[in-house]
Parts: sequence; C-alpha cells; structure tokens
Amino acid sequence: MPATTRPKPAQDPDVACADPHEHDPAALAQLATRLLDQRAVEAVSEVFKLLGDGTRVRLVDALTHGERCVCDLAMLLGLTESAVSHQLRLLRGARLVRVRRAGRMAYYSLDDHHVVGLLHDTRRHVEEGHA
Amino acid sequence: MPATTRPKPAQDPDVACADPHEHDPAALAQLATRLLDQRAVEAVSEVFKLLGDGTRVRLVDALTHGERCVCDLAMLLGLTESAVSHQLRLLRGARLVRVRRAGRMAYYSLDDHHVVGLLHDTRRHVEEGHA
DNA sequence: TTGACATATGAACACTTGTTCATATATTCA
DNA sequence: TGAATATATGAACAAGTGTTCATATGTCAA
Repeated sequence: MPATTRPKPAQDPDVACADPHEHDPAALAQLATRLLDQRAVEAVSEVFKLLGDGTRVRLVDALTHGERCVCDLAMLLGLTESAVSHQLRLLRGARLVRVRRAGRMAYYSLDDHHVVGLLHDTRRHVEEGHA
Repeated sequence: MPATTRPKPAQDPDVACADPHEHDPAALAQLATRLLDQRAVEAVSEVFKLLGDGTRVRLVDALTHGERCVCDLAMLLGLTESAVSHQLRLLRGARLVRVRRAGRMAYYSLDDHHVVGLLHDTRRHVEEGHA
C-alpha cells in the first residue's frame, strides 16, 4: 500500500498525523477500524442525550437517594406529574431507570449502577474547573 | 414542624415515600436539600448534552486514540472541516478537548481523563443489554 | 506580495425536543 | 356503580440544535 512516498515511522500506529502534517490515508484507514461502529455510537450518544437535560439529570439525581413515586418526584422537583412521567418514560427506554408498580402507584429507581458513576464523574469534571 | 400526624419512621431519611404512599412534605423538603443545586445541574447536563451527539461522540472516540488535527478528523469521520471545527469548539468550551496550535495546524486532544471513563462506562451500559 | 492552505466563524435552514394541555387507562374506596 | 386518585399518552407549539454555505483569519511557500 505504498501510496505515499513518505516512510511511516515505526512507532505507535495511532499517530498518523505526527509533527509534520501527513494526511496518511493508510494510517487513517487503520485507525478507522478501531473506532466505535455506528451502532455503538448511536447507543452511547442516546444515553448521553438523555442525561443532557436538566430535568432528567434532576430526576436521576433524586433517584440516587432511593426509590420514588411519580407524584413525589413531581412535588420534589416542582414539575407536573405529566412532565415527570414523560421523562421517566424516556429514561426507562434506555434502561436508566426501572419501575415497580404497586396498585396505582409507580415507584421508579435507578436501573444501572453505572449511572451513578456517570453523574459523579461528570460532576467532578465540572467542579474541577480546569486542570 | 408537626404538620403531619403520621409519625416519621426512624429509618433512613432518604425513604420518604415508603410502602404506603405518604407524600410527606417534611421528608421531601429534607431530601430536597441533598439534591444537586441548579448550577451543578446545568453544568452536568451541559456536559452530557455535548456528548449526546453522534458526531461529537465520534470525535471524542477518535481523540481517545491520540492527538489529531482538524483535517485528519474530518477525513477520518467523513465530515467537512467546518463541521468538525464547529463541534470541536463546543467540546473545547466545556474543556472536554484542548487544542495545540502549530503553524496553521490545530491539534486537538482530550482535555480530561474523566471523559474516557464516561465513554467507556456508557458503552458498557449499552452493551450490557439488561441486568 | 500573491496564492494556497488549515482553521475558524457567522448566518440560515431543516430538524429535533421538552413542555403543556387534554385525555386515556387503571386502581382504590365508598 | 361512581367518584377520586396516580399514572400514562398523544398532539402541538415554542425553543434549541447541527449542518451547510460563505467568508474571515492566520500561516506557509514562492
């Protein structure tokens, strides 16, 4: 595949665009094989998209402290129960929260231990200010 | 503040909405003090919002493998350099990536070790399927 | 300087999204 | 049964967003 005359340095193949500008198509193609595939990108970005809303962050944060019914979440966050239900439905779709039904009540809780970590790590990032 | 006649069980104060429906305003108010404040919610959700886009996830994922210039990122992801520059600007605003300028080139890299963890944990979440 | 190149930026458009309102489903109690 | 409660859902609108196109800035080479 000697399309380029410039010899590739025998170093980390990840480094395609080294100090001088290379635009080495072969190295880029090789790197492309190591990137997330389309399905993974969509799935990952959808989870982030769900957490990229203040209301849903507050819901998840509230559920961090334990299981809650819809009406209490609505009262706690100052939202209508309809809005809460809509958002919980979205979070449920991505298995970020789960629901336990008891009579006419619906108790929501976090469905994944990763979510707490995501919230925590992101909070640390924004609190670090910089470097 | 004995506004409610029902005695609060002397257990984890997190549990305000226990088995029977309570709607205990005092317990909810107490819980409210433990939630993220508005500034934190906005800062956290903004980071998630930035990662909640397929293009930016791909950019961050690519940068996981090392520093890259704008043109290589554009070539790698099949995007215009303008689109890449726009998105990198947003990521830079949240200190998710940083830029190193060399001549007319701009080399971007991840600015925070947390980001790699966020991507990794979220990927595991979506790959776990369920439970 | 001139031209080419790498990146950045502003405006504008189509598209998506969160909320509200009205209504539906389902359960409990009288 | 009927009324009240808790939740869910559909439609619709305002607000926000990512891309494209055109253009600006700054750098390198001749």
